[in-house]
Amino acid sequence: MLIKSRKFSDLKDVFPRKFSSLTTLCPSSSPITKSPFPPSRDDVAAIADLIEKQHWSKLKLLHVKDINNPNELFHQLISSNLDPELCLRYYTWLIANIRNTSLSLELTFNLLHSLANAKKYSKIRSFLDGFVKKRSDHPIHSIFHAISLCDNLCVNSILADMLVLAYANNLRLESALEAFKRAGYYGYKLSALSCKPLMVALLNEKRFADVEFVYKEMIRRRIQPNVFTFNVVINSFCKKGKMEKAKDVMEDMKVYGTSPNVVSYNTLIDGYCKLGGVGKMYKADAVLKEMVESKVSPNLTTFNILIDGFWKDGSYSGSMKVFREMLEQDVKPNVVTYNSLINGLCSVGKVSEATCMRDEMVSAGVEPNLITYNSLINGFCKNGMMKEALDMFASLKGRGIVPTAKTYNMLIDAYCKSGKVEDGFGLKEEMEREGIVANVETYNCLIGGLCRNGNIEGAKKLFDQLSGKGLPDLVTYHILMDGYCSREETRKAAMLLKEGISKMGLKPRHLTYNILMEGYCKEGNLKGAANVRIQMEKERRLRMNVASYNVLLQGYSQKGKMEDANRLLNEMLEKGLIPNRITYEIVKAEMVDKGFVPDIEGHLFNVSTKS
DNA sequence: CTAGGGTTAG
Repeated sequence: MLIKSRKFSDLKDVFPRKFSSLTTLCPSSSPITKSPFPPSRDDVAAIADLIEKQHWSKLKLLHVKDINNPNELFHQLISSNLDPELCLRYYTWLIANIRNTSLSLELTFNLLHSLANAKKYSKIRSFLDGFVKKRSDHPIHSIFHAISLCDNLCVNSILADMLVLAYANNLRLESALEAFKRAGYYGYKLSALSCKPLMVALLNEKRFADVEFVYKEMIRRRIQPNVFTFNVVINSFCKKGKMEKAKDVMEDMKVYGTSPNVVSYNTLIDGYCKLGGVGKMYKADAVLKEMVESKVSPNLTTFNILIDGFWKDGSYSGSMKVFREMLEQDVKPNVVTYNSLINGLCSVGKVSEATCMRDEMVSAGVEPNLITYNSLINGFCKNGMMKEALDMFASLKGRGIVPTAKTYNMLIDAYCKSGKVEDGFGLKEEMEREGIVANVETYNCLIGGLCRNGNIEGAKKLFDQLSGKGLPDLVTYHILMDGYCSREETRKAAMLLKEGISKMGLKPRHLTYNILMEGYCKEGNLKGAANVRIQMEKERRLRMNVASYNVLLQGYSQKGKMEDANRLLNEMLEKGLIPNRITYEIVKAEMVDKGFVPDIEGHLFNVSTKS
């Protein structure tokens, strides 16, 4: 049916005479024209027959000896009545088995078109997945051109849709986005089914603006989003901290005939919990109320989000209240619930209560996991309970849980902070014996430990061993620079910035310069500090932040240069920078003069001229 | 499609 199009005479230069050797290859298969070219349909049919019977070796021989333009043959096959699925099989075989075969994009999409006409969608999906996995492929515009060669808008839309999906699934975001855009230019209608994975992939890369773009485009192109799509967009806004926009999307949902489900509400609640700032839990609570009013029941995740949220907000009572509430509602806590509670307790130093909570979870039949142990180990480490930390570490291993580099790093850091750097190195060797690779954090802990012990030479030696592995990161530099500065060797620290950081391709940040400024200030070299400031502003175009000002203020006030300090303070206020508690501690008198007063919690208020 | 631990420097 599909044939007609092509004149067989076209094949003349494609299949030279020896094509007739086909006869000898498959004598059994029915009449193959021995006559010279043009070859009849029967020739194509014979090949189709070979494909159908999967006589690959015969086909191989044919290809080696007789067929020098597979594109043309393939075109004939597709245009024949041959089942598109067989065409596909032949295609894959051809690519895999015949050297240097590359079929044109046009043919490739010709094949996909016929697969689409036959509704073999899953075949197309997996084909495109493989197509996209190969790095060296065609520019998107050529692909769309190939798609557009068929004028069935519906089929083309399906192909474009699946292409976007394939790119998104393979995390080729640039290509996915471009395909998404081009589909718009061509007027192909995509589906929410492929837009969602695209947005999820973008969100995972924190490309919030792109998620928003895709969402807006979906609306503009009238691609009906579903609850899942909406939820991804809500999540994207939440992760970016744009809560108002997230709420707008909740409203959009209603306009488009869907209503927010438990995930939508959970996402929004979590957004508020992670927002930071005062009153965020109040807002999270408001969403909870709204959710209940809309007859959406909170689930385990809702409670877990709130428990963790209250903890991070410093509200032990709020957290426990939610915990009790969930028990009352007969929602069974899971490992996540207990981990949040344990971690919360550990973070405020209530380590023994955390241990009790662990026992409670065990008796509730919930198995502690690596996260549980890491929280507890970290809690012990940070509270100077090395023995307990090591005991916990042993029981973790005893239960067959595999520690990670981070587990080791917490312990190593604790050793280093307590001056037992040697023990830290011992643990590092242990982790390596167990096949866990010491990472940059491991080394940073050790280097920091050596510096604190005054062994800067050892630190530098270890540092030098890293550069071969491309390991030192900005933090490593900061630690080592700090080490030099505390030995009043700020110049050496400055050398590290000058000769190391940029050569490693690292970008110095405020902290990098602040460390140097602080170093010079401590040495009483205010001029040096001022020069660092100039360097920072010039080379990196970093503007002084509150921390930078604090460093300089400290320097000036220690030297008794209160006039200069006052000048600096005015300068920072003029820039609209808000002094913090540290600022207040350094230049208290000057701050009081300017009307600043701390409240009970230490937050600063300006009681004089507040505009 | 939503929830938990994580680390060195601040």
